[in-house]
Amino acid sequence: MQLIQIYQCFCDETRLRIIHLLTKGPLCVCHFQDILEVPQTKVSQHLAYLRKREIVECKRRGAWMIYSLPAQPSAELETNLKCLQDCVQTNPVFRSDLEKLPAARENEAAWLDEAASKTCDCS
Amino acid sequence: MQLIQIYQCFCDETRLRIIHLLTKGPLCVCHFQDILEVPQTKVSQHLAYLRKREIVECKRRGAWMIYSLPAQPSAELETNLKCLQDCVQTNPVFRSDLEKLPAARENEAAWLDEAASKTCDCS
DNA sequence: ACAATATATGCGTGAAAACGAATATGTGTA
DNA sequence: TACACATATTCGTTTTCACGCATATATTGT
Repeated sequence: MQLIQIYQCFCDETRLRIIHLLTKGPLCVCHFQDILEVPQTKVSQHLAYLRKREIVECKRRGAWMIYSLPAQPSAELETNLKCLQDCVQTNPVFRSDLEKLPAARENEAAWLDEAASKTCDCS
Repeated sequence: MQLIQIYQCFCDETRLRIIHLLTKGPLCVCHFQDILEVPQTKVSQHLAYLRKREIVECKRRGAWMIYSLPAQPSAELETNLKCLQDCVQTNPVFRSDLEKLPAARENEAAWLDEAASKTCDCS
C-alpha cells in the first residue's frame, strides 16, 4: 500500500523537512546540507530512503544530484503534500527552512531554472 | 513536534485502519478485533501506541474500553484525518473495513449512541 | 468469593530504523 | 593522470518497532 510508504517517509523530521523543501522546487544535496545543517551522510541516507519508496526522483547534473518530487505524483502523494503544506504554515522549523531557501539557491540559479520545469506543481 | 507523531501513528497499516475506523465514531477493542481480524494483544498494543501520542482518547464503559479520536483535535491532526479520508476512498482494505462497521456496532448500539456525542466530527 | 469476559501489560525475539565514521564512486579540471 | 569536489554506500552500534506468548487487571454476573 503506497499510502503507508508515504507516511513512513513523512514520519522522520529530517525527511519531512526535505520533502517540504522539495514542494518549492528541485534542490541538490548540498542545499539540504546548508539549510538543514545536518551532515552530508545523513542527508544522502534519507534521500536514499525516499528514493527507494519513490517519493523523490533524482537526476545527475554534472557533479550534482538534483532531487525533486515525482513529475507524476500519485493522487495520495499529491493530497498529502498539500496537507503537509497546510500543516506547517506556522511551524517555526519549516518556516525557517523556507527562509534559507532563496540564499541557498542563488548560486546555482542556472541549472535550477532548467530543472524547475520538470517538477510537479504542489504549491 | 506533534506533526511527526501523527505520521508515526499513521505509518503502520493496522494503526491506520484503526484511526480510519475511528473517524466514523467511537469503537471498543472487540470491534477492532472483529473488523481487522487481528489478535486482541496486537490491537491493544497499537491502541497503547496511539494513546501515548495522544492521537486517541479512551474511557471505560463497564467492561469495555471505548476509544475515540480526541474531542479537541489539533489543527494538524484534523487536517490529516481529512486527508486520510480523501486518500482511502477507493482503497479496498479501508472500504471493506467500513462495510463491516455497521454489523460490528449493531449489538452495542446503546452505549455507542451515547459515546458518539463525545467524538470530534471528522467525517 | 468465583468464573467468565474484556482489556492491558511485560517479556523475548527478530527486523527495521537512525546515525556517525570510514570509504567508495562519479565528475570536472588542472 | 591526478586531484578536488559532490554524493553514495557500507559497516557497526544503538534504538525503536512489530508481534506472539504468557500473564495481569478490571468488571460483570452467579
